[in-house]
Amino acid sequence: MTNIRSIAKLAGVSVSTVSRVLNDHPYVKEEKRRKVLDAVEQLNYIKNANAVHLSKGKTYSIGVILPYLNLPYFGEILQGIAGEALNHGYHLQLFQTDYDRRAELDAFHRLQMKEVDGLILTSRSNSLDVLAPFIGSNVVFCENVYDPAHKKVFIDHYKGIRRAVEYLVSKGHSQIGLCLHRTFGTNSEERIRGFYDSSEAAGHTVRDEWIFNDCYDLQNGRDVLSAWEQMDEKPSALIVTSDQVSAGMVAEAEKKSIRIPDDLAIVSFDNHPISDALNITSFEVPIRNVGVEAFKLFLENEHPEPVILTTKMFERGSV
Amino acid sequence: MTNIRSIAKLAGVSVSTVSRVLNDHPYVKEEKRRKVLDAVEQLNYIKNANAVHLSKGKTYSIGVILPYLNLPYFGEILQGIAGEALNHGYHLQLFQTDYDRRAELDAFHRLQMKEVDGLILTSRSNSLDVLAPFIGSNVVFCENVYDPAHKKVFIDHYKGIRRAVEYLVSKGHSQIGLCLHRTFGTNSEERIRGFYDSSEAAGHTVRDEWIFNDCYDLQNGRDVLSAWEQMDEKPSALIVTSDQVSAGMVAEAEKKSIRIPDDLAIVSFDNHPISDALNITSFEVPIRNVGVEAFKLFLENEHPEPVILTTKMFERGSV
DNA sequence: GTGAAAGCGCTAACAG
DNA sequence: CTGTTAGCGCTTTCAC
Repeated sequence: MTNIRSIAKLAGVSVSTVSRVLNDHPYVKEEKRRKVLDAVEQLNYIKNANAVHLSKGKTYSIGVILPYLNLPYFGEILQGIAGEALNHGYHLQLFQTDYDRRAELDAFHRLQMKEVDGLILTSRSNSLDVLAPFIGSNVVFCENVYDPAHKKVFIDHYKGIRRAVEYLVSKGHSQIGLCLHRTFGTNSEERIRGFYDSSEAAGHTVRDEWIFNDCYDLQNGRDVLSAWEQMDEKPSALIVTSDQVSAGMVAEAEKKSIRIPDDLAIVSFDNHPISDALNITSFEVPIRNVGVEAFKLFLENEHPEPVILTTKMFERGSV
Repeated sequence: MTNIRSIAKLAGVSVSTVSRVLNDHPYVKEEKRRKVLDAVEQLNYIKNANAVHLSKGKTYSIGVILPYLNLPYFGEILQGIAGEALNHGYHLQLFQTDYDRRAELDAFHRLQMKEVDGLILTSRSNSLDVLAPFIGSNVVFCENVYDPAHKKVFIDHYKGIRRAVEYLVSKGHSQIGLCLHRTFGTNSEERIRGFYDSSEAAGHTVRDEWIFNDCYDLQNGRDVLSAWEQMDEKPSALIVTSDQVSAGMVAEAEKKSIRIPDDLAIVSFDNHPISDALNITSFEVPIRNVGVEAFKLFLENEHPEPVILTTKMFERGSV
């Protein structure tokens, strides 16, 4: 175990001088600095990060809570966080939850144990009441939590869905369905609210059986299309909150010779490359930026203003 | 700062007794155990992970090195690692490299600093010579590195490509191209070797201009298809090492009214849901298992046998 | 400029 | 069963 003490001895200085050299502190005579660096070289010394963490009470690492790792959505947000974290010398610790509340709580426990300096919740499973005792300025939400003291960055899903509905209405649709990840969680609730409000504004009544949920991936999209096909009264258009799901629908429609958009129009969200490839009209959702902003918020200590990002439609052939 | 000492005082016992209770060690009188737990409760005590890490010389966390986070391939492998790690009480630390050698070396530096207990390389940028000094039994490769001392788990890409070629040959193709992620790296080299060997076995000569690389995502696939279209002499079939890329090709073909498989046959790899959705013949590549096995290898200390996983074809309509 | 020494908070060997 | 004590390795105040 070659530690700071052994190099101090070899260099003929005190441990504090070694520490100063190692951390680029000023006020060290060039001569001693050299001796220290030589000793470091000679003994092949490597700093022990855990000792530093303990001593400083910081780890320069941040935890990211997410349900799944194999969905593009979370890949993108992670990419955003990772890039920004790297720029600031931080590392990422991953807490995959599978939407399991206990796994999520475990992450907060790690935060309390100072294993990470902060936490970014890309998606949440526990109620805010449950989490409340653990939330401080080192926790960032990717949703519009109400407490103004909480740091948050989110997409304006309400407006996004409203615009999607309005667009479909402008194209003559009056029978519109919705396809969601889930029905709970702030982001989903905002989408649903947007859907109801804009439907009402257009004079439509929302049909509950036209709201599909648990839609995450391609296969889910294919299943929804099959379900749609079986319906007696079908919506003429579907708003789908994920390109993966839309892609599954389009692919399945192709197989079943269902015409998009003639038989069924689709407005999607994400604007991932696949929507362009499959000619699906999609709202760009800057999730990568959500990641970037989330990390910035974590660092920010002056005025944690909520960051609100907006969606933007890319018109293609699915409507 | 409520620490082990303060709860020892409040409970009227020694710090070691507290430590024993906290770590479920045997031989603690029930009465003292209660007192300790009461004190813990009362003072709202939470263990400091960094102190534990320092004291034990372990962090129970493992680093994962990967180039990108927003590709399904790495999402899947991560998912595999994460699940297995969780089962064993380990955490994941992410080292995203963008294929930057220095970022990769930084991860090894962290290993030396004991910030993580081990490292899994899902993809590698530096030469093995450069990494050699840092490789021990706590490093796992996801490729067939030659050194028998290294822990490794990998897909038999050589055989996979050979079978893909043989399948195409059996379908009457003699003009076969290849579409790769990159040309360097063990996995890619194995694929290329398989391609050359099986082409030779079939009596074909390989045309260099029919080998495309830098193909990672949908857009790359679309570009390749456009390039293919422009060629004077076109291959009649393409082996594509990623479903994402194949999907891009199929989508672009649809737009250009190029018929798959009549104008161009495609054999893909991954067997992700998208290949099923788009009716693409694809070899299942068990990357998720690569992640699972990688973590198991990390834990394994007796006989680190290399783990070799194989691909399996799912015949669909793209050939 | 530099060193001594007091932490940071926990673990574990050892003695009883 | 339980307490004492010596680490784990680094940072940082304070005094010279």
